[in-house]
Amino acid sequence: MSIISHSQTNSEENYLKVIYHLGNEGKTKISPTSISEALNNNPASVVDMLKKLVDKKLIQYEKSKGVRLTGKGMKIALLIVRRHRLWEVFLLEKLEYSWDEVHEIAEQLEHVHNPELADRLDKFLGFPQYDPHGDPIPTASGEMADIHKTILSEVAEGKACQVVGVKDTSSSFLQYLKKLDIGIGTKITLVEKIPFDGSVIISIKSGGKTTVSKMFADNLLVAPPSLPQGEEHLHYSPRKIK
Amino acid sequence: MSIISHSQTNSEENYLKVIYHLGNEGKTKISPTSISEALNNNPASVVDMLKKLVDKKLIQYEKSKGVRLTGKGMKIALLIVRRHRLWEVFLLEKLEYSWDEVHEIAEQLEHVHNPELADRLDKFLGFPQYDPHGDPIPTASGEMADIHKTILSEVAEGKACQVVGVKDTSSSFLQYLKKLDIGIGTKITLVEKIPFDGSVIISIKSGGKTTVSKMFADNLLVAPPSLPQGEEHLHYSPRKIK
DNA sequence: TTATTTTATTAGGCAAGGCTAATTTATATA
DNA sequence: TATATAAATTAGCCTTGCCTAATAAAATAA
Ligand SMILES: [Mn+2]
Ligand SMILES: [Mn+2]
Ligand SMILES: [Mn+2]
Ligand SMILES: [Mn+2]
Repeated sequence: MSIISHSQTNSEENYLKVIYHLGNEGKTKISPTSISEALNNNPASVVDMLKKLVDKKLIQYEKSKGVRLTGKGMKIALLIVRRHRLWEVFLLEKLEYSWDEVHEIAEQLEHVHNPELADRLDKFLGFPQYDPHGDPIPTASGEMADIHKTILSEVAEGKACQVVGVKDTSSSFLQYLKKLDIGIGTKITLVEKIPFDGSVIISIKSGGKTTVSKMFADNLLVAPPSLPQGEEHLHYSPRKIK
Repeated sequence: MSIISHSQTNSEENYLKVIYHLGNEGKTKISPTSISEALNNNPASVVDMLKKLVDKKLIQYEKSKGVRLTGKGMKIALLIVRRHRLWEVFLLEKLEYSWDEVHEIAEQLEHVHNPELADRLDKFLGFPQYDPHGDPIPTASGEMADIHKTILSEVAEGKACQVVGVKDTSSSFLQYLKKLDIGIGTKITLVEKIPFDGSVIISIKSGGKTTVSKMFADNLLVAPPSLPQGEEHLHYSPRKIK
């Protein structure tokens, strides 16, 4: 009997992934409503599925007391995340898609089932540690590099930092970043914080000075300036977003 | 309105592909029963689906008179075939899967939807013309290189030829080929045909002499010896099967 | 050309994964 | 604490894609 005894449907995989992400990497209990919001479906549908996942021993779930992954569920969730992020790297590095296009395609590719596929892809890509959005890629055994990242709004005035990822992965945000010529690896200096509304004036290495909103600064993940510029824990060398 | 106005379900795509393959590249009318055999399901299920495909104007179908692709259906079928074969090349060339492993994974990958994906993959792979089984890959505009191939059993005694593909793609056949060290590009000389049962004695360039059954010889596609050894229309250089 | 066999179609159901509306539990508020 | 609100659950339906059994139509054989 292998670790993943019988394989999951796409829908089940999507539930496990969402439970993993919402429950901060699967540790915390979460509610049906939050799941339904993430999956853009109905709480009633969620409750249906939760029962199935309990039967398969992939989650713990007591009525009105929240949901959490079991060990077995966690392993599968990590595998899906691994596949998703590896495919994202492939799409960006090999097929030259841009930062904001890869996620949607990876949503489909992550559900392709084959016991060796993730590992072969991993090898082919040179064992990347981070995906194009700066998120760590779980290893075959389910470990994840931890990443030292803060949000831009917590960087002190006058300090430099380097972009390592985004919190919000919506394409509107990613496209805005593209417009500002900000990508993974971009060096940014936080010039000034405006107390009035939390806006932040930044200086972008390649471009010039710009002002961005608090919402923007809350969603841009950067290597904290105390660390040696983040280069070390980046698989990707600095590059533009296409 | 694009060529493919609303995208198909996996199941619909599989039906279109089967109708394409069984009806010799979509030209001939075929029966519900033959479709059900290919899809390993029930004729009644096939009739259900045929109605849906008629509604979507993807096939022509009159009760008890057989099924044929419309122009629209043909375009989609060719796209699925294109995706399938491109992914097979990727899996073999880049992820180092073997000849007999790629088909099953490509069955899943062919259903990943993204308008640019096939073309980007095509470019990344260097615009291959043939898939690992020697079948031609339709171009973005739906053209296919035609391939001059015969079955081994039609090669004349004493003539040399080169393997370009297989008719039967079952893994039992592919594994047998692997065992005999025969792959795309392998040079074979037909030494003798046994009249009794159609068995064929062949000499394999790399290995020695072997006898294979008529069934074997009927399923191995080779470039006919009159052609300049087939190298020209092969994207792949001769190689072993892993 | 009639009888038999094979193939195709229809009728009626089922499981998965959704939905809406109704109901029950929890939580928050007065 | 009693009440109002919000969240969770259940009940009852729907669509997709499949199935079996019954029926109709074609093809074949007598
Ligand atoms: Mn993603
Ligand atoms: Mn997904
Ligand atoms: Mn194939
Ligand atoms: Mn398929």
